[in-house]
Amino acid sequence: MTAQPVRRRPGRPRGADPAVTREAVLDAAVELFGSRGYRGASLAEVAAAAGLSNAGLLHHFPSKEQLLIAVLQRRDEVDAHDLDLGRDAPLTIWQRLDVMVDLVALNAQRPGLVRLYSTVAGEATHDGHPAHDWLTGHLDGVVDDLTTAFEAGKRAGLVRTDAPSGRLARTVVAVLDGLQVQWLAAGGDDAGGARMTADFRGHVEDVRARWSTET
Amino acid sequence: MTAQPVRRRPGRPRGADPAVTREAVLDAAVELFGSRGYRGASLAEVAAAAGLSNAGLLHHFPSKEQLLIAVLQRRDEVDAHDLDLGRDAPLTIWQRLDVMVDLVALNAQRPGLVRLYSTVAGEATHDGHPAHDWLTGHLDGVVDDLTTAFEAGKRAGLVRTDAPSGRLARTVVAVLDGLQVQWLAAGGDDAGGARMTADFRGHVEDVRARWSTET
DNA sequence: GTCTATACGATGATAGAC
DNA sequence: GTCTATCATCGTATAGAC
Repeated sequence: MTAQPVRRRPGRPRGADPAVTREAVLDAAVELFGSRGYRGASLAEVAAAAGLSNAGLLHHFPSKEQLLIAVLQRRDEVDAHDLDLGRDAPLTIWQRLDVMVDLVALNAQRPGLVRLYSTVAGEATHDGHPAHDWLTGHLDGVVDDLTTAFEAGKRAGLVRTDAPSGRLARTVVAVLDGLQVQWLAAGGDDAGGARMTADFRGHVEDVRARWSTET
Repeated sequence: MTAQPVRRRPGRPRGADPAVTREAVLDAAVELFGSRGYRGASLAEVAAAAGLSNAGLLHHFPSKEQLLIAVLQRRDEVDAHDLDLGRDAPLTIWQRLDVMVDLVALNAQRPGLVRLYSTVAGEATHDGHPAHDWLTGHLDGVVDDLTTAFEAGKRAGLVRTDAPSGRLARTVVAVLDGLQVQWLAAGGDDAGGARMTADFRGHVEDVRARWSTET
């Protein structure tokens, strides 16, 4: 290759606002890690999609691994926001499950974020994966919250006392994750998203029909 | 996992049985694709684990992609064998679900095969992945079979006529896949395997309790 | 049937100019 | 803060000897 004199525009081509650039990188990373997985998407692709160079990206995130962590943390924030966690009055178990149904409906409109989760979850089941700790923490957190809510439901007289709280919690999470994989494999389109939402709602209704103390 | 490291000297080795070598490669590939995913495991690692060189492996499988296909087909064969498919008398839906419970119990003792499935499933949700067609075919096949079995159960008077066959089939598959991911993320050990099996059995019992015509 | 040697591209990350 | 240029490494796959 011929050595050309360095031709370069002085100053800062972009907005140069760190926060803005960071967000652009995170958006691109969600999209690409989502569609190709962490291993399948290259740093260069993410950088190009975010509108900067390979080295430019690494100025904001010291390594690809750190970028993945940031992306996953951001996903948690999005979920937490959508789930309206942190409200003062704790929801009953049935309200909480209804909120999860709403979350599924929301996810059906953003396959990128769902792909990110499902793809990374598949990779991260292995112990050495950079997102392994995040995955276990995420799963344990959701399952524990639901289990606690089922138990609280028993004390509140909403749930049959013989309900297997842990098993029901783990199964609800499994249904959610499993249906997402089926939806994505089938193309992740709107029609499939509607069916996924209906299926999840159906499962929640079945759980309620069997384990609620209500009629 | 190689039972014995084949002592290999340069030059023409003693009579090598193609079928035996092929099996060794497939065993190694299941283990490595399972623990690191298709993208995460290199051809060289598989070759080394199988006791031959990079080029030696490619003599049996023309490309890494072809190797993945062969591995997945073999997984299907193992499953088909374990499920005793192809028997003359078709099983009722409840028998079929009981067989699936047995399959989960079996899977709990071979985390390698389960990792292979879960990891590849995560990757292969994307359209361009070499195993994408296999994944959709696999999911559609299992779901269709179960849906058909539920419908047959209705005609046989075993299942309530208002049961949502498709939704129940998709949910059962989702529970299976989702619980496997949770199990693997938690380490894939025996204790977790037992819980996974019990959870899946519990779900099957719930389905039966709600949608069976029996008591 | 398996080997050694190697081609050749892509990858994640660094150095230093501006 | 972003770039260009470069690096060392590792990826799959091929060629040809034995």
